[in-house]
Amino acid sequence: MKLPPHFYCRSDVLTISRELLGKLLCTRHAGHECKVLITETEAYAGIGDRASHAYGGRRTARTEVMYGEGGLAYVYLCYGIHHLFNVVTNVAGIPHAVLIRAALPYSGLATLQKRRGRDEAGPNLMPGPGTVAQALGITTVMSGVSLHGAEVWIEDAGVDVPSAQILAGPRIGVDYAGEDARLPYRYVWSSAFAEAVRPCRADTA
DNA sequence: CGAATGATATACT
DNA sequence: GTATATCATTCGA
Repeated sequence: MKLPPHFYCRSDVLTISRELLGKLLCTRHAGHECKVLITETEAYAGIGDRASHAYGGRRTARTEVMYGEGGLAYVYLCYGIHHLFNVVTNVAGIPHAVLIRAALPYSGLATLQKRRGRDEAGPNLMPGPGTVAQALGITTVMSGVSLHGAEVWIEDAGVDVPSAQILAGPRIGVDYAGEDARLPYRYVWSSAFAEAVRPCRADTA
């Protein structure tokens, strides 16, 4: 079940960020369909958030996607090497986004592993935002693509993630953001609980 | 711990 | 237009 448009268009990016835990991020790329269980997210709260690319209302060719309607993919290149995948939220004109920071394999394991160049099947296959995008075949050319299409989308796995299993803390790698670097906008679904939910890892994509 | 690596933003001519 | 500093990171020593 793909998440409906109104899921993304709500105004509270923190709520959306929490609710994305336990959802499935899916891609169909080069003929391979893969799904991963989202275990870690970070919220970027728009023009007032010093950690956001849209801080101060900055509008550039890169960040323009964030000003679009909720439900778009925002992908950009970080450190010249890594493609980072974000979900645009809120209504058009308000540049909120949620960074997907980590995930567990759910289906298409063989393809995920091949793209990563690693044999891991657990939390070490996609332990960071760059690795999640790499495993799913996500690159900057997907930036601006709708999550209601057939290339990249997010599904409800029918999993309930109790708030007691969610840890909140400061975001990673945003020391430049001054005071805002301390905001508890990072959400982690403890992988012990996440592991228990996913299907058998023997998967022959 | 530190190198890798390139688009992007910003500040210049 | 051209220059340069800066990254929402990863991997292997």
